[in-house]
Amino acid sequence: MNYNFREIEAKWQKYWAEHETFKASNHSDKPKFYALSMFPYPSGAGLHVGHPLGYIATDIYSRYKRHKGFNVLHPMGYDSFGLPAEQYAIQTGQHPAITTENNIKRYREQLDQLGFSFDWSREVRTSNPQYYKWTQWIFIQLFHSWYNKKSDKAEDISTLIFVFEKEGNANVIAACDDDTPMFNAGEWNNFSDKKKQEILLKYRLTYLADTEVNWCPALGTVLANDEIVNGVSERGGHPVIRKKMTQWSMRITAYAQRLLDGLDKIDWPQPLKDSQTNWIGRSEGASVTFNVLDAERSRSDNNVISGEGVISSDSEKSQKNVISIPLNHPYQIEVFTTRPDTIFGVSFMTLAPEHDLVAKITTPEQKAEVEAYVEATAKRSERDRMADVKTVSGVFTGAYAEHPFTKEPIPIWIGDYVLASYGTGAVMAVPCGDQRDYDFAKHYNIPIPNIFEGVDISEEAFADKATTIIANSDFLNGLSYKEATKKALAELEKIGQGKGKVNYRLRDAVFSRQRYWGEPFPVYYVDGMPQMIDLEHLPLELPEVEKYLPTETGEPPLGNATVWAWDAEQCTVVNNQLIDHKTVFPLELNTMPGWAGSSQYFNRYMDPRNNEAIFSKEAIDYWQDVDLYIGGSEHATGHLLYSRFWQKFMFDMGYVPMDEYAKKLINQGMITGTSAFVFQVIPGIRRKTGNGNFVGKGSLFAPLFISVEKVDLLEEEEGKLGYVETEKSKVVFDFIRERIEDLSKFNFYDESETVEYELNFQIIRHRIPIDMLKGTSDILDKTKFRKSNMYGVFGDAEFLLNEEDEYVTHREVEKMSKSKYNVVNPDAICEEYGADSLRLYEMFLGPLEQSKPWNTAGITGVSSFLKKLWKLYTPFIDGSLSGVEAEPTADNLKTLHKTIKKVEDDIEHFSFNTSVSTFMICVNELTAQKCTSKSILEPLAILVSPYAPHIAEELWERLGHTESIAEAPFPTFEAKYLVESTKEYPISFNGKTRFKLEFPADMGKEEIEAAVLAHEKTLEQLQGRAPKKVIVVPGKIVNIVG
RNA sequence: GCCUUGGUGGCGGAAUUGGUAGACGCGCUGGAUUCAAAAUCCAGUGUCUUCGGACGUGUGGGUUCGAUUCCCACCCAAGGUACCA
Repeated sequence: MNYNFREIEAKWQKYWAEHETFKASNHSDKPKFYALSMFPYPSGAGLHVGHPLGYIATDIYSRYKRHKGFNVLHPMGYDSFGLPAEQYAIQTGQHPAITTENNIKRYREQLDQLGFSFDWSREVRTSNPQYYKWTQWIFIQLFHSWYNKKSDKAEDISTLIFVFEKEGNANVIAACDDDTPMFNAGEWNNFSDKKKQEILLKYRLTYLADTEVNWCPALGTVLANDEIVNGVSERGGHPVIRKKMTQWSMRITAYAQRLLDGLDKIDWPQPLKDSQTNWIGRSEGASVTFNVLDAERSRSDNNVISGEGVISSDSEKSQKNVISIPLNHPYQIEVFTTRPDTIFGVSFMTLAPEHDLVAKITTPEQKAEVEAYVEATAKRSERDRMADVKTVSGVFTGAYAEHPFTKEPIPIWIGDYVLASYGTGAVMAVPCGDQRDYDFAKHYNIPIPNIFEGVDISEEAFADKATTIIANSDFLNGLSYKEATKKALAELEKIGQGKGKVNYRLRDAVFSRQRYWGEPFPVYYVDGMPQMIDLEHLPLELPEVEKYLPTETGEPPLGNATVWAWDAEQCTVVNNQLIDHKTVFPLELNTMPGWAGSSQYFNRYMDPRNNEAIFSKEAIDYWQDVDLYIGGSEHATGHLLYSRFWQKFMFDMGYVPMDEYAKKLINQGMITGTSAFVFQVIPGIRRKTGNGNFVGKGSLFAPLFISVEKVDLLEEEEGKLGYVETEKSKVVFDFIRERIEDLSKFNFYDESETVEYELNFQIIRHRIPIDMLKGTSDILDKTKFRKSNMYGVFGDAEFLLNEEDEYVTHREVEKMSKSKYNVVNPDAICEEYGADSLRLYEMFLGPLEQSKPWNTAGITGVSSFLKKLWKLYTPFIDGSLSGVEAEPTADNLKTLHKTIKKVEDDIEHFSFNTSVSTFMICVNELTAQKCTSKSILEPLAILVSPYAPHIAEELWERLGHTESIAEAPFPTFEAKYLVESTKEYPISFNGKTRFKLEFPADMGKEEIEAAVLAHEKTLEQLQGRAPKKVIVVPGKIVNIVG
């Protein structure tokens, strides 16, 4: 009887579902084990082969733990709020709830097909109101809490109000906004209600603040960095600028230190810990305040300022200018520095262009230039500004700050290498000690005073703290980095212009999204101040809207809802027209971000149907925390940091017993796919002279595409947009010229100008779905491509082909992802080879943690392994050996126990790829041994069961069992079957193995040495030379040097 | 740019503590079986070679009796970089 995986897999999937084989109980005498996979976002493309990789690993471990006698919780659910469903809704008008439901159905079918041991009775969906009720609940808890730095935990806001009423906020040490004013009890009690609310917002763990976003005016919406390509929107190519918006934020910074400290307690991969550590970015240093000099005064003094805005290096003159006329300092600049010891090396200051002070201190002469620069910076993304270290740019504001000690004026510049969101958005520039400052100073001809003893700074800055000895620095002269830092801090504190400070790179997390498909905030506004809706009225469900786009006035999509106001008396959602700001109030229009729903889902699985609480105390006390969490490392600083933050908050509030929710975490590597790209040429005209101002005219013609070989022929023209026409590239120019019938469309001459224009073009790269290629080749199926009509404009595409008359695409290895159009779907593979084959093959591909390319071809190897395994059990399958038990041979036992040991070790180390090899070796050996012994084949079925559960169940049944294999005890390894009496030693000369000799396993070092040296092959190798040294490592190797 | 990971045959990968490099599988070559094909089975398969052997784990150095493994410098690829999930 042949191995019929279709029948077998369907049979056991049905059996498991009917018998609820994997349902976990919240009560058990067995030890608990909680194994969790990161839940998927149900996209329209369905699961691809990358998804199950981690799920299979978690499933293997879960099944293994069941064999080992644990009560295993292994749940699955859906992270079902998100952008793609909303994009789809915008395009098609279909409600995201409907598409999401359909997608989930598809995912469920695909997951079921793979034979996972999930407890589906615990499924959660973040977009389900019964689930997001509790997401809203946590938001409210955060709103009603503040962070007390004295007790180092979150506390109820009422404890803070109590202190304010008694003594004001002078003694409160809290995580709060920087601009929180000081007040005493009397002042507090006299504040209006609104004022009190405003002040409390500065303390709450979730609060309203102005934060920067990527604003796309043309689309009227905020874009994710992901949606921006080269500074313009991915959809439509519209400009994007940085803009401030009032949004909800989460005070995660209050937990910065605890998030850092907690990393020591958890068994998570070191690289992941590193990225969280860097993300939090703790640095010790000083906060220093610089006074801005009175603008009138510094401007009128020509001795200080040279024509280009550079301070004269003549210190005597400068000294004279700072004669102590008491100055009124209306503005101050606060900077954070890790090098207070270099304070005398400051020769300028740089503000982020978006810094609040820029507009206030810029002199009229510099105004135009500064404003132009600020505007230009708004167009650049933060990442772009950080990554670009080559170009130095900045503008002098015309204003000066005063050095805290020398009282010399320091020019204040703005530069886009300083980010507003990091530190205070201002730096004291010490060019001799920081390379970026150095480059900036060199570029703008700003003096670079040397404050290091015996260091040459004529070529580059000197940043080595260890060997620093300070010079030219008044009271710091001759001190080391450590001493100088201490002294500088003390002096700064004396004059009230600085103090030691620990700075974190971590920023508070923006929690508002201008989207439809997310959790609504349980918030309404009275007199502009946010009010929370009570738990008993939750969930506050998403309203229906006509369209999912922002409103015409630029409000988020919820602004389109007509029934979206809160009646505070009836406690219901009512029509917007009823808003009177007395009993009916407007509701919040933003929704929560993707990570809201995933920040506590692991705890909700413990008691997912509870409507009274997020989970019962009994459930959380039993399950405690996740024992094994498997998911992608790309979540390192998103989900995995925010969820730790919420867990710590839940811990402070006493809701959960552990302040870290996952003991052990493993990152599965990505499965990479090979994306395909086509190249579109956009014809246009450009000035013949000068910088070649280019105007694209692509929209006038059919879209033109050139094969990848043709792209290689092109040569970009230096200093101009476009390409040089050469012998090689002529073919591309001709291709375009042939298609431009009506030259008048180009309007080569502008009436008002005398400049001439010429034809040229630009190249745009488009990623295309890999199913538009012919088979597995790089060649485009042009008919399919035209038919698909991507972006709605490629229907009549024309192609410049290669010599073989093919259009060849450019291929690139990237992570497999729907958004990259390079996914391979598991359904067809399951259909052809079965789930057990797919499970084995995904594991066989390579180490779980490493990323690896997908190639379906190799699956025949594991598929034939399963056939061989099946064949091994033939006597039991066809009944030819009924009732007769063959005694296992020594070889049988050796093979089995070798396999038990290896497989158990492998599972414990999550090395699943090597266990698959081990199974193959085992089956090959047992087949060669013609093994028919039940006492060998029975334990082998259990060993295989976590990996290939369907076939294992079937074989188990054929061996005569009536219960599922799921909880059969894991076989025990016995070392006695593996004892060897001899050892084959590799004999190497100068480290190279030349031949092998067999010796008894217990032979001593000296005896081995003697035997080897006496051997004829040794003499042959040495050719008369006397060995200088002989190394014998018993049980391992012999090495002869000579 | 910065942080992280990785680089071993034609391909995926193995080598668990510094000790036989290439296990296992794919592919390929030859053979058996077959009217034929599929499937299956058997043998071979790192490169070069004067058939003795020599070389070989991204590149260049170093430590060591011995390095895929440890150290230094560099090159290349992928992931993340704060609103994709």
